[in-house]
Amino acid sequence: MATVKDLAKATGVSVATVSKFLNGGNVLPENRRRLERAVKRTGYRINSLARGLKTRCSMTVGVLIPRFNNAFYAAMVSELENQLSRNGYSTVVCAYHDDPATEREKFDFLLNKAIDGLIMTPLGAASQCLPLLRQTTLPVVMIDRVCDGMARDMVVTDNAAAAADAVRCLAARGHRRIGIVTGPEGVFTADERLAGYRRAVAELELDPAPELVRRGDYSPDSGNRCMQEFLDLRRRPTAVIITNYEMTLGGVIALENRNISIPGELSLIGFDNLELAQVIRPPLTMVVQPVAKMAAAAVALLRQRLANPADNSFSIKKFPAELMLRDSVKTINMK
Amino acid sequence: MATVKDLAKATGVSVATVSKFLNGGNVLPENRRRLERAVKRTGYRINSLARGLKTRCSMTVGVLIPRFNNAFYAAMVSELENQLSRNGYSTVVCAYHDDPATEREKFDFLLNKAIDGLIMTPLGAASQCLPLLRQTTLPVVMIDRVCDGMARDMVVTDNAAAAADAVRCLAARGHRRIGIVTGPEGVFTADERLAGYRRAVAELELDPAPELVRRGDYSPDSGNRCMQEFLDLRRRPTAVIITNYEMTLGGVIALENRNISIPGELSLIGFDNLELAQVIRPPLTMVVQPVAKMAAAAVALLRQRLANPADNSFSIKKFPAELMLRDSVKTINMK
DNA sequence: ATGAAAGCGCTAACAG
DNA sequence: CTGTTAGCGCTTTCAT
Repeated sequence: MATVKDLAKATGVSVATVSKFLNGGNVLPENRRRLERAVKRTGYRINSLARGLKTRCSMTVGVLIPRFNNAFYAAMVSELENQLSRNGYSTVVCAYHDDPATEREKFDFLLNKAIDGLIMTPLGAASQCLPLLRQTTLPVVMIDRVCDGMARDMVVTDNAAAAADAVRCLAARGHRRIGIVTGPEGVFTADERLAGYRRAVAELELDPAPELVRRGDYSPDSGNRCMQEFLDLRRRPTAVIITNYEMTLGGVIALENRNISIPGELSLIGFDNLELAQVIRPPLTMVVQPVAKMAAAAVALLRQRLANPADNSFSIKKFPAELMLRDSVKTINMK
Repeated sequence: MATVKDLAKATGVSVATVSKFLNGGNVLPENRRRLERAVKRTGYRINSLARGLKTRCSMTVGVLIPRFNNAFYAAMVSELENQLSRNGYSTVVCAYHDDPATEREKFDFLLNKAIDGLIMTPLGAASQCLPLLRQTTLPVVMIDRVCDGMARDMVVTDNAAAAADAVRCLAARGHRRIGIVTGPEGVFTADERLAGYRRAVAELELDPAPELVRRGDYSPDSGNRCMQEFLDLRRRPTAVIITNYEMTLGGVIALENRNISIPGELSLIGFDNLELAQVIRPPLTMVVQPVAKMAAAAVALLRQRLANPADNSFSIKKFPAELMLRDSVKTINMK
């Protein structure tokens, strides 16, 4: 493996000049030519460890997420990696599979890994990495799920408003008995969405029956199960809101299997209008989170902090989700 | 940020002893105690850049895949990250979105990033990173898709056999007009699976009509479209094989929308029995690739090569896919 | 524009 | 078991 010294020797200039050349500084045309040739000939590649040691930055950012096999996080990582690599950063990823111990472990792992910053989706209330997080001076941006009172940059969807909007949309069309499938207790997004639902149900004086609230685990299977439970109720809801992509698809499959027509027999609002959801008939009314914008915002916040480490203020960036109205919602008789 | 020097100063031992302690060597119990305290007190974290510079290894491996928002690759990255982190390696990921230029760019990018090894799924025939790949001495393991004649370790499914098995399974149940939805031309897995299909069709003297072969792009939408094309044929196939997860689900949705019963009117064999596929009724007969085993094999091969760089032999590890027989395949009248 | 030299934080001889 | 020391490859003053 060739080094700057080798290049210096090969071209007759000093290592300082080589370094300058490597970093786009001005060198004599003659030297530039010779250096370019030498680089090509030797297959020289910069040693980013040495550079990082000297410059105290690795041009690498950590990304810590719940899991990869979830369409929303897959989309998010995809966007993050895109944005970051466009800015010259590489992305080192870890998943914690919704396990608090693993979350802490991976967090610690990343802290040892010479990353310039971290973009993470913390577990939520049950997080065990909070003390560590509080200690570290590493720039950290939380995305999608956040922890309160952390004095960190955060990027979130307005989850409560999103769920409330969905309820309002249904109520405006005559629905008074509206079910919701939300995520596990203690998970930030699940709690927020449920709170929004409850607030809207109370405000609009809709049916507040507790049987209308089901908790899944954000998997297709749980969406399927929760939907079946709704269908088995003596008095079915006339509409159901399902709060993530996987559970929405699971719910649709449950309806298909029982030959329940959408929206004929049941109106449906799903979350996250990702690939598969777009090919379902009838087209589903969806709460769409602006994944790409959120990722871009997270990267922007991180870069800003990297550029200005002295700034001890922080921002919370809250994006509205968009309600895409489509055929899976029907107006029913107002009684 | 504390360094070994600080620890040395704080505890009265030398940096060599600190280093030994940090790396699990034997030090006097007394010294160990004091060092542990000092580490805790200062929040010392090793500088992995400095360590890497010295040891010439970064404990980081690159992973280059087509995309994240694909269930198979999501599962693969998930497994890889698991396996790698279990072995102390962190994972830096890049996606190239099936674009040859991006593939090359990201490959080059990773080569500059002080990784100890690379696990990659190359594009296939159209790859532009082959010259670079040929040059580099970096340990590289190819997985899922491979490039021939590269003298590298490779981990693949026996794609041709998998497709041929699916054809045989259907033929044994009386089907003679079997459609296949495969991936884009030039993509390794697509070409292999199609070849296996063709071989089996020829061997068993089934209907070789070219209209029975459709090419999707591995997206749900394309699966939907191809399936509709099959349904619009004057003479429909009696059975269809769909060669990845996303297209399979897209195909199922097309059938639901046209109220075609599975397997009553059409037998179906899909690929990749991932989450969503498991909740569909009737349960789908599936070609299942052993993702976890493949990932484990890739990591094992990489570690082996890392442990023994002198070894200039290489292995190709080919896993059989398993055909999971379920209700979506029906026996029809032999005529 | 170039060069000499110091030093980033760590590990690994080597000597004791 | 411990300490001294050289040096990994690079960037960066500071002169020239």
